[in-house]
Amino acid sequence: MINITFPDGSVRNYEKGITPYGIAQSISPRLANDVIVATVNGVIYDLERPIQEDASVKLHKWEDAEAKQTFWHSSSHLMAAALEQLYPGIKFGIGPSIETGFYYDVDLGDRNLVEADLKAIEDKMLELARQKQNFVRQDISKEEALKTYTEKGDQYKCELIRDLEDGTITFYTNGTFTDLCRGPHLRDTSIIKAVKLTSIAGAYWRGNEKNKMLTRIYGVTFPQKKLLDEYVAMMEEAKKRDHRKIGKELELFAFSQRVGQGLPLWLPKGAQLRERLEMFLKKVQKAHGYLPVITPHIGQKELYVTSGHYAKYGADSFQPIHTPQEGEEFLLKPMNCPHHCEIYKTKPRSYKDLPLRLAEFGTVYRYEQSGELHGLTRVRGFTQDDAHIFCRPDQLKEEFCKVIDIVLYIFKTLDFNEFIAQVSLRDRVNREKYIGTDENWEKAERAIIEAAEEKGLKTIVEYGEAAFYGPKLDFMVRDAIGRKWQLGTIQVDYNLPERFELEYIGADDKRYRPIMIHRAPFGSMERFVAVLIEHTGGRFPLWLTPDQAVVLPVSEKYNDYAKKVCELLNNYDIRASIDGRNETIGKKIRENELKRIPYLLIVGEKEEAAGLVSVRRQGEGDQGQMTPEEFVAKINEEVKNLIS
RNA sequence: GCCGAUGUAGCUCAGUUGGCCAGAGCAGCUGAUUUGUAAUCAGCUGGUCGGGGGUUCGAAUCCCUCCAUCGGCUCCA
Repeated sequence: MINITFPDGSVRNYEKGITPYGIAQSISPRLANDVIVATVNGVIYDLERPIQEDASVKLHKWEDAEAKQTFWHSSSHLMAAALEQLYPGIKFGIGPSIETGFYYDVDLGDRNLVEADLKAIEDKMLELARQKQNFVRQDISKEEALKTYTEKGDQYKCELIRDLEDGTITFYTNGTFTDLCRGPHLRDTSIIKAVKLTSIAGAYWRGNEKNKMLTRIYGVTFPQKKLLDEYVAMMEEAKKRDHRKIGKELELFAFSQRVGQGLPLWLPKGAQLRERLEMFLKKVQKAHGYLPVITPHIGQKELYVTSGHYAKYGADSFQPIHTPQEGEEFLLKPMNCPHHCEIYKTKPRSYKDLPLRLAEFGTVYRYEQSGELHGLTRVRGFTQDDAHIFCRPDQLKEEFCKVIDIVLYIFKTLDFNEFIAQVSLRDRVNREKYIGTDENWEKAERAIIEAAEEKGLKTIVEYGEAAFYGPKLDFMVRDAIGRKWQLGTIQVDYNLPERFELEYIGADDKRYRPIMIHRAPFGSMERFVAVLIEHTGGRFPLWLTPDQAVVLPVSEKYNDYAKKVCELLNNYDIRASIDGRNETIGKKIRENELKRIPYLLIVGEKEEAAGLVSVRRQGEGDQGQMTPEEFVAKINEEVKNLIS
């Protein structure tokens, strides 16, 4: 007999070799029906995998992430089984579960797969699922495994197996399909009730550009049709918040083929929004001791040779601008730091001058690959809310902590609650792409980790995500459909001070090298505004929105009164305008609601007679009447509460 | 850059297998209406069907090519 401990602390006795499914059955048939996978002593187990010793066990139902991952992983095997039947002889790469759903990379040989083919694959998957195929686990020797796939002619699986250690290799079989797989899997396919293959894409084998591009098929499955319908509806709702769509509707920004791809044009409303964001940050930065600077959009090639950027990115950048004067080469600036280093060097610096914090909304140009461009989140010309802090080693951690404070304050004010703080470190193995000494890297990495800890930030650590000159703390936020984008970033840099030979004179009259912190709380104005649009659905906070209120006369007869009201509001710095068009009040309300203007002020005969306005809150309807002065007080109060 | 898809009026979209002068709604303009909390009515204007080339008696529709956009991959100073 063995003891099984449950999450609530209770213990039950079972025969040695009991399976998680057996345990679930012993509790209730209903549970046995719902359970998908189990955690046994911290390891995820198939339901039919025997337990040989005392263990703590947690049974996972659909609601648990572990269950979903297993469900989707099994679904990718189910899809592979369907593909093998529909397209005999195809070869398989990898087919994992992902955050939502799964994919499988396949080599179709000469065949071509188009979206119209997906329906047939879905149908085949459902057909196979209904056959209630069991997932059977089988331990297999490396030799045997290689033999199987060599006979099958699947070089991808052979390559995977070669990297595995003998004795750890398992196959899983469902129906006629067998796959190299660590598991775990579902008991059988019958609980996969709803299938949606979402897209086809190319993906390089093992993520390497130099390898062959395989066909990746993405899908998602559910244990109930209802859940799939909900998922589809949710995605459709999310797409309505796409910043590219709202940006067009609200006339915030546009692109022009003639100007060039990835080069956004900020329209008047968008420019107002952006300026207000900049003013907000400038105020915060001023309070934190930042000094504004302004630098040109181009710099001599020599500047970037000194910084090391030319060697690293020169070939993949916008190419140098040549002048009539022979031999002169200028680059569009891809970052502001070299310019700021030169500002540092304009005079000798004392240890008493540090930290020196130079801030600039600096517009930079980067030649991003055409396929990577995406609305405002990935562009070729953008403005960083950049600053560089030059400090002494003993000031590093404190300065880093202060920057974290700024980022958190901004996120809090704009209601970005669900961000991910990521510590981006060097790749653990591959280190030739980084510049700088090991010692400095270690110091910098330690400083970041300590500062994040000190600020109580919950961080995740990613290796290989550091910049080539130093480690970073990145703040990521998701867009409407769940893609992660890096917004704020704080980076420690020992390298540029070295390259630019930056110095300060210490108390002992000796020369020392300052440390540099790069930081951008928004990341870039473009990306930040994009994510802000998706988070708010275009309903910007009252203090930030380009138009706070619009006065709607019931008919043209009341345009004069509307004008009086509007002027009064403007005198109190309320951003209001009049919609005095000869349209019905119903239409004007509808259109201004769609423009997401927070307050609609309706004025007609009654309001004019009593000197009032009827207040309608966007999305919430009629709020009753008040005097214009009372409305001003209401707005001011609301704004005060939002940016306190 | 790579794989796949898409591109018709300012916007959202029709346009079957190639066949009169390419359509609708919204927007815009003109006029009527002077309106009470999410679309008043009528008339008019507007398109090199992404660009270029080809096949054909005939191309928005078929082929080639370039451009842009979308979903991924890779990349992201």
